Amino acid sequence: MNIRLAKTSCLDCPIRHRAVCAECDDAELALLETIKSYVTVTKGGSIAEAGETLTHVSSVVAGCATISRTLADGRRQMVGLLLPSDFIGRPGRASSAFDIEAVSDVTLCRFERRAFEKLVRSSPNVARRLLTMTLDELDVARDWQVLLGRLTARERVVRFLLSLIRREAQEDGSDQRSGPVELELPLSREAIADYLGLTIETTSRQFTALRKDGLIRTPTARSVSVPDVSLLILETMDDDGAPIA
Amino acid sequence: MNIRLAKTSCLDCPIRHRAVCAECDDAELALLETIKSYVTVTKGGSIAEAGETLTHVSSVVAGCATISRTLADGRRQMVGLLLPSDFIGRPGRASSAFDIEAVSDVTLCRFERRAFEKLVRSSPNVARRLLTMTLDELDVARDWQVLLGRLTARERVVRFLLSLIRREAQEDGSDQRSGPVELELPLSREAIADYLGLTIETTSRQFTALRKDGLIRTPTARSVSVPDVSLLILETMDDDGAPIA
DNA sequence: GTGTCGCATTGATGCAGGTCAATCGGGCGA
DNA sequence: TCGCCCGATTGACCTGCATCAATGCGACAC
Repeated sequence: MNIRLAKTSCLDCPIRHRAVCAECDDAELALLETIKSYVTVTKGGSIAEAGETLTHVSSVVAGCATISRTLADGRRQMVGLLLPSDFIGRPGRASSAFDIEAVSDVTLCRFERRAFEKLVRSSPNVARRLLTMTLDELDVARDWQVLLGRLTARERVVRFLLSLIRREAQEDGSDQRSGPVELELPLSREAIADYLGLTIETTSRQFTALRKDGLIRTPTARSVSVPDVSLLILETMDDDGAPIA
Repeated sequence: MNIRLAKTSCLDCPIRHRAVCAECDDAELALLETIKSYVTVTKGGSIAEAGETLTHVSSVVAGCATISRTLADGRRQMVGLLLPSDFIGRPGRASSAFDIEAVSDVTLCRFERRAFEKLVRSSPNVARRLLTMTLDELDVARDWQVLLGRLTARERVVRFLLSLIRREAQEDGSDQRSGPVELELPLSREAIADYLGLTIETTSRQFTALRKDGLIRTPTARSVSVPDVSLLILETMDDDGAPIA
């Protein structure tokens, strides 16, 4: 499940300017180089289990992972989606309260936890970046709470698609507010259902409904083609054209 | 709505050891004293509105406030509950994405945002504490996501009550895992419904059902008496006695 | 090609919780 | 003391999503 990779210089790292190390100066980066190691977790593998003690913290370099909790009776809720540059683990806490799983092959840039905690204490640039990232995650979690607490199944699916489009757009730097988009879904229907607090069946029916309404096409189960993003955005508005949220 | 109060020394502050200043040394505390001011927001008043620019950050010294979003059509979801020692606002961000409202008279210990941001940069003890608190908030938000996405109405109400009991217990330092407890609810039925992603009616019916099942008594609408907390905790277990989450 | 395995879709039906509406009841001002 | 107001409760009914079950369909082995 875990494959060790050769070291790569931080300077060549694809997430250099978005990850926890984004604000590091050369000296800090040099320090990071000495304690980092790369690991790949293959699709379906576990990155962390709820309650388990973690020896490392890490950044996602490539791939996609999920943060979720499974209840004793099998009910499951996803609470976080990890994409490249996202951080896993926390200084000052040895275990995660949630399961973290690779949904594709995931490459991690790992740091031994103790060493990283020491670094956070000595390096304000890392500490500050970590705070900013955590605050952003908190905003995401709270938006997600609104979705889970108050939106209908159709609204949830539309928002899910829009959030993927937005995340993709900010990676290319393009501003996707209208026009056509092609999407590769990083998640299965089941994982999307866990994300949205719905069942697989309801999720699937909503995809079908959006297709029948001409808002999306589904060339394959794992890809979505949106002829006009602005029509999707319209779905998130009320009849007066005011954004629902 | 806003009432200015006389200054109180940080040393006499009731939240001195739990708030963002918990890890400050004497020098940092002295610095905080110079930039702080107390403000009271009366019950029902707004502390911040979504999108609005915030000139101050603050700690809740006394009272109770909520973080929530109201959709264009009136649907409303609470995403945070603020009690004494909780922090409002964020360094590096001028506005909140949510509404913050006083649900009782709330006393705030305020800092001008710019000055506080400077302090965070110069004082690692404040920065570290803020990170810890934010990570804790993130855990709370994610637990809340599970509640909103997957729990039944009854389970949600039970968890709400247990979370209040737990929070109260850790204030007195008592360990409330069994035996009787008296609770004052900080929220109206409507606010509880917004907290739980339910309607007022469903929330009320669940209180009634729990009362009929002998799990709680309701001397007044705003108070709950729990004859045996362990019975409530049992409700969060499956039939094998394993915790649901 | 054909079997099969794992996801996804579709259909039929049930029910938890929402909606709409009436009633209750405690607090408070006149 | 009375009447009013507002939050809470209760009742009747409805509906959106879950559940249970069958079918479809692409990938992959042989």
